[in-house]
Amino acid sequence: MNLGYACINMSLSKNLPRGQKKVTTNRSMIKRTYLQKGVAYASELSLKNCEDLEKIIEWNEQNNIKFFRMSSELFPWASEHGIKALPDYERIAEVLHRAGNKAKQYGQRLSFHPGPFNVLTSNKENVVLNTIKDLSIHGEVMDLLDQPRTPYAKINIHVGATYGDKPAALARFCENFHRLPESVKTRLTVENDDRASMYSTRELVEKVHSRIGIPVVHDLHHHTFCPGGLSAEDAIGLAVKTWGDVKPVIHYSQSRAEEQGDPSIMAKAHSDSYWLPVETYGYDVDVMLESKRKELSLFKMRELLGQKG
DNA sequence: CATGGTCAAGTGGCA
DNA sequence: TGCCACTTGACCATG
Repeated sequence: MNLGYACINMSLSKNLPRGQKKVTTNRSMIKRTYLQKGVAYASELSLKNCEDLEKIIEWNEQNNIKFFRMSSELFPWASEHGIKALPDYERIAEVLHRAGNKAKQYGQRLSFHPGPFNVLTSNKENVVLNTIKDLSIHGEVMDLLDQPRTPYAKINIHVGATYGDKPAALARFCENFHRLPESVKTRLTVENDDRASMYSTRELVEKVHSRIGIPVVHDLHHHTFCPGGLSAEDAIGLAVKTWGDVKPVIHYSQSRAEEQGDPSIMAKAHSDSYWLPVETYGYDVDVMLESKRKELSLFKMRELLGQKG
């Protein structure tokens, strides 16, 4: 079992000497700045983000971490101009090629989890078009990283919405799936939701995987809010079977409200760290840890599991 | 240099 | 109605 963490490395930016820039792949800008500075500045930020992604991959290797979720903010405003339009495209492609091949050489799994604005269920054509655009960029970056076109390099999203009519929403999801480019279709996965009214792992397996064949990511924390009538063990069992030859991924987090002893915090909010080891019921899976303290809580989880670093 | 208000996109739940 | 929470805090103007 490989443990992974998401998007941000705290260690590389901690206790920096004066003047030294922090290592981050989330450089962004507000709309006003984008309108003022345009593609040139977007390119500058994108290149720096990609260079820092390579640094994080190196750091992960030094710390024996084999699973990392990349930020969806690597390319700020890319949905407006595309990646190929960036003045630094050649250099960016070079950096990503090198970074991705290092990840492969180190046996590191890379993934994406595009944001909640990606709604393939929408009945608004414009929302679907924006979703296709955003997902396509994720697929393009995976290609530039030389990652396999399989769910090993997964691009994971939620079904997104019900609009009070799940069958119709799921039908639109499956139809719109076929409008995605191969770079996305071959890597796309769906994750269970954290609200009872939304989609459980069981529904995703029965209504999405069965129709379009994409694997289901089972989030253990979400499952407690939307169990779909299944135990955690049974739900994992169902999800794991959707992955074929590829090692399945599950998500794990704990409740922030419980961690902080503050019932006013929404139960579904993620904790800073962990106090319970993840239960995988004997399945051979990779576990994406979703906690605020990132790789620091990954180390905590290693202790809880008795794993060696 | 530190701080705090503000920030592209969609949806649903809660005060 | 408006905020929060999702994938992840970071940007930017002001003092």
